Amino acid sequence: MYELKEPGGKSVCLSSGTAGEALEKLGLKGGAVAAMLNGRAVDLTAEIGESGDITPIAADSEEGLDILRHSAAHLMAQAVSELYPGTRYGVGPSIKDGFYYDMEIPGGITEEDLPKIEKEMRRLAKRAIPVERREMTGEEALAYFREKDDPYKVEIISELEEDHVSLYFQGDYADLCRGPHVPNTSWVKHFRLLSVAGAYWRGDEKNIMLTRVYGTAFAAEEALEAYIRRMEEAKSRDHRRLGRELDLFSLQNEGPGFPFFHPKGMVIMNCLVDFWKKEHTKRGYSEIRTPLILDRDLWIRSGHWDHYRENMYFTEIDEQPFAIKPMNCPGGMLVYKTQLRSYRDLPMRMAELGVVHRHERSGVLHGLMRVRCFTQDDAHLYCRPDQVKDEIIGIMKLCDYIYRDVFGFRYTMELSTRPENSMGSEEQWAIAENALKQALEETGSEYRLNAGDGAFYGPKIDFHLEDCIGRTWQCGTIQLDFQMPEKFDLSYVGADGKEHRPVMLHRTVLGSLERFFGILVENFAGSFPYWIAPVQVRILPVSGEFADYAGTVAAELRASGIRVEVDERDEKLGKKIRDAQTQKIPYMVVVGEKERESGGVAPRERSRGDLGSMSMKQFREVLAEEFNPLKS
RNA sequence: GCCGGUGUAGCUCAGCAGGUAGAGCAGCUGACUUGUAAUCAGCAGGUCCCCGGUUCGAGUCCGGGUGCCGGCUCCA
Repeated sequence: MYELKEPGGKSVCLSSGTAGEALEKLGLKGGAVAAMLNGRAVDLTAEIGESGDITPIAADSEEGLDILRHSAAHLMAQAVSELYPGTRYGVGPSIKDGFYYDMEIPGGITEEDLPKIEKEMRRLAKRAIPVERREMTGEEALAYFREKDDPYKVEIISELEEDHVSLYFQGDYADLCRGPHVPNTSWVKHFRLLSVAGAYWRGDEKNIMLTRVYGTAFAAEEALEAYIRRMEEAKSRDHRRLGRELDLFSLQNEGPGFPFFHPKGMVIMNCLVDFWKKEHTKRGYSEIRTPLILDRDLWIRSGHWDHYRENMYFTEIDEQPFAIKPMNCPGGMLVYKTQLRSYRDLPMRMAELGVVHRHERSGVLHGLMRVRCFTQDDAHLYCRPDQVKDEIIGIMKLCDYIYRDVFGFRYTMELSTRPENSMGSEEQWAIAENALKQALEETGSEYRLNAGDGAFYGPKIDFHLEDCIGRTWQCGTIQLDFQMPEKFDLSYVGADGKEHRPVMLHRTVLGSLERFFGILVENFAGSFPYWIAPVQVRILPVSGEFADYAGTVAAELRASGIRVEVDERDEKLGKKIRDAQTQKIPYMVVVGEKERESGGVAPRERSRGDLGSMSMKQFREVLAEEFNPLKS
């Protein structure tokens, strides 16, 4: 006899039966796609073989969706196997918001084939084909997939450590899978295939490229539709689209990956830079500027020639080889070396808004998020070993302040460790990685480990921000570097009068101004906070007759540094409001007969609407109350 | 770089049996003199991404290049 308890306290005794039957007896089966048995996710069809705790996994829970999507991936693979005989299967996991399957489909497919595959999936789903788990030895599984002529599955199985594996069978289709899965294909109802893309087998570009089909599935049709709608809406906040609509920047065929910033975009950029400079001054940073082009020998010395050449642009001056800088550190170090430094000077925080060029492969360019020329809000901190941790913590605090307090963004952190093609000794890397880890732990930060993803000269902590459809982009980074000071023979004179090697930190907060700008656009959907809005106030004269008064009001506001425009067009007020609204201008100021007589204004705020008539003085007070980190 | 898609007016798009291009918005001009999300009318606007080829004839078909979009790999 097995005794199964559910969290509510009810229990049931069974001599045999499945997890699904146990849940049914406990009155918990409704809406469950699988069960959690003693902390292990199992199929509803799994035989109960032990006593303990059981809870249902609801279809609309995070875990349930994961199972549902995984089952949807199998269903898709089954449909493809029916429609395209000879297809071989790579991997087909569930992912955030959906699933995919990588397949080698004879003849390939395009997005036009998706409806056909979806239709086949629905047909198979309707037949309620039982999904059956079978455990077998690795050998048996290998024999099965060899028979099926599926080299990818064979490769995966031969690398598994376990003696036993599980396969899930549905009709003629079977897949290697840990499970759990839904009991039969009819459980997968609310799904949609989304796109086709290429993906290298095992993510390695040396391998064959498989066809990846992306799709998503939900527990209910409404949830699926809501998701599709959300993705549609997200398109309207895409920074590339808003950049054009709000006339902030442009990307042109003549400069792939080299963005053009328009006057309105530059207002935002300049506000951002002003703010950045102020915050850095407060925190004891100084600022430098180093050349865009430097002798190639410098890059050979720094290690960039050996480790980063593929991403660099080169040029010649008087027949001598030069390189366009892809990073600011070597130039920064030359500045450090212009003087003898004392331990009293440390920590030394030298910032640079450095313009770097990197040759990014054509397929990776993406609006302002991934470009070939960008401005890093870089800084290099030179310190004594005992100062490292506090400096790291200081940078983390600065990031948190800017991301969260000033802009209200959510962010995640990652710790990246030693990559393959890197410089330096094991010990140095271990010390550096530990220092970063300690700083993360001391501040109680949550972070993800990204093994082998560090820079070639040191490990790093990265800060990631999200774009409008949930893709994340690295912005801030803190990199610990023992290599460059070595290569460049940096030193400082210690209290003991001897020469010592400083430790160097590379860091950015915004990352690339261009990328941060893109994130800014998407996060605010173009409705920028008042302090960085390209146009803060637009004056709307009710008719041409009030153009003079509108000009007076504009001049008065402009005199106190407010960015003002006047809509002098011969249009109706409704039209002017509509246009100012689509341009997402924070304040519209209506002026007509009443305002001219009283010398006042009738402001309208973009989200609150008409604020009523008021005096100029009152309006200035309204504006003065707007959040503005440039003022404090 | 790789896989798939795509490139027509400033923008969004139509033109999808090969017969020298069309709409809406924006722009310009005029009328209207406007009070809280689109006044009306007229005009102007295009090497149909580039280079080759097929054809009597190519925006349309074919080949190559290039930009862009979605992924993969890479990355701030």
